[in-house]
Amino acid sequence: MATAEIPEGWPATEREARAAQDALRTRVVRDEAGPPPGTVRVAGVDVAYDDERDVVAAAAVVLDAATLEVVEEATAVGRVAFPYVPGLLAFRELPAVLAALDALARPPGLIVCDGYGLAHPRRFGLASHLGVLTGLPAIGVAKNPFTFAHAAPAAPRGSASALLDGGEEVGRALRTRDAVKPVFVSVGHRVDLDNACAHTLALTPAHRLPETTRKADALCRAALREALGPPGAQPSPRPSAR
DNA sequence: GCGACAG
DNA sequence: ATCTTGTCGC
Repeated sequence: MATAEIPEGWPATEREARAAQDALRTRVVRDEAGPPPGTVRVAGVDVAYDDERDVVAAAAVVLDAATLEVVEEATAVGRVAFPYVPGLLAFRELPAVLAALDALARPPGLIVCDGYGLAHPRRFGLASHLGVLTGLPAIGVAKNPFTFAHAAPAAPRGSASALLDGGEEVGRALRTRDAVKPVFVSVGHRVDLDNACAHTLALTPAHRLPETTRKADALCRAALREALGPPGAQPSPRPSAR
């Protein structure tokens, strides 16, 4: 597994982080439809933490467009780069995620994030940020509506309703399983909302969450366990001068 | 000022 | 995110 370093100049305060978002948000591309489902290799990324020991593990799992079979995997471990602050999640997760993506032999054609893209207080969530930094098409599929409003979609899989911030549609509540709580899809970079939803449906043949995030979730947890070592292992063996 | 708040 | 046991269901 790769090692994730915190980049030079990475924001250390909330103020710096918000300024970085305001500077980078202008680079988001929203006028591309993006690759149609089934045409590109899709990567799922996710991160697991042990804040006590200051360890973070990220995983990138690439699936074949048509079969959803895993074609490549990579992980990266490092130190936690930022505390969890709603609206600033990207600063906590991205260094490790970028290291895992860099460890792949070839870049994917689409990245699916566990979280939001456009649906964000400053319209620059995790998926937008990762898309801009990598230049790759990216979407966000979140498990919760965050602070946004939405009407319940109809019961059948495929039904959707607008995810709203005031009167602005920032994403969609999309039902991926009949009568099961919807997921919350938003655009990241170089993909439009209809296509982001189409990809999400293509990635959910059997479960509420996309296969990409399910696989990435399992892999980053395993990587974290491995990095922490067996329970009861000594922290950092101190060299004793005697 | 208070509460809510992706992961 | 993470802490946590069993349990109901496909």
